[in-house]
Amino acid sequence: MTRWLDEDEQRAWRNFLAATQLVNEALDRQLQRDAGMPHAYYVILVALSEAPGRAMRMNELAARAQSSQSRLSHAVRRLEERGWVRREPCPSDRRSSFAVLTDEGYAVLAAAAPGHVEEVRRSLFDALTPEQVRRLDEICATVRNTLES
Amino acid sequence: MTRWLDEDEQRAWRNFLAATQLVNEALDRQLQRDAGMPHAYYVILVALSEAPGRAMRMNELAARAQSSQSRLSHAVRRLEERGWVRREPCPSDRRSSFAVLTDEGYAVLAAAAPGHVEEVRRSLFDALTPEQVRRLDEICATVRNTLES
DNA sequence: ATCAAGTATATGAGAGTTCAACTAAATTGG
DNA sequence: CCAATTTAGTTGAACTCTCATATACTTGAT
Repeated sequence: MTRWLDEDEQRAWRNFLAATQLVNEALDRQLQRDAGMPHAYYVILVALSEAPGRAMRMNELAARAQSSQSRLSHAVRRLEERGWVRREPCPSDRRSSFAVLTDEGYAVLAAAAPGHVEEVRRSLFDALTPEQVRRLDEICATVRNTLES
Repeated sequence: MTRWLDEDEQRAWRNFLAATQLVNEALDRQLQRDAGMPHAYYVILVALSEAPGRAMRMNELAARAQSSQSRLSHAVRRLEERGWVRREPCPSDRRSSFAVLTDEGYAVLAAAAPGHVEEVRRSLFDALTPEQVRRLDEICATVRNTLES
């Protein structure tokens, strides 16, 4: 017995899909155009920049950057080729390795950040009232908690 | 002068990214696992199934399915290979062509729909109150209007 | 000390997306 | 009525992601 979506749910669902896709595409386009990287790479660089020593173990980085391990591994290889990240062996666990943000990577991130924040505002926050932002946060936090457990 | 995100905005933004990505990944995984197609293809099939004659011109279909023309063109080629969609020339405009949902495509969609709806509920609606669904709809509609104009 | 199971990461193949051409047909404006 | 522009759609290359698999190391139990 399938519980189909009623009219309100249908509308909410389609608006949700459309809005989230539009935001994500806007982010990707802006970053690709102005910084030559997809949003997923930007998130990785941000996570590293916030970590002590600008370094994280791959599995922690994957969790922080919302990435599968495989995706992260491919991404870090490509970031390494660009000289924005380097890998270092982990002394305490030889299976593991660190990804470290290079100075060049940090500089690229710092250069990309203002345009990115601009785009985040343009595509999401500027359209919403503070009250709506608060509600959106609450809703997203709930969904996140549900799906992460 | 960059207007950086304040603490609340930062939190809302990261929850938004995490939640929307989790929902999208859940959708894609479920459909790939149970119906052998990505969510983008499902959306195309749904759009066609709702059109008169189960047919749409490519550019209308692209708009309806939130797809670029190039992406749609590639997707329809693959859907055609699977026998789920076929193309027909448009008599009134010879540049244009129709994509038509085949009976087999319709059957595949009908078979996939219940599991998909289940996943939509599981990953989004079940966690939210009706009030939150209303608010989410309102927020997404606003964002959508902003970004589509 | 050894072996099984689990963990951390890497890799290759296959699939989907993007971007920049490119073709072809329709429309517009002298 | 013709040239310029716009519109519809396709295509190939480059890129990213996913999935399954492989490798190397660690841990825990015997």
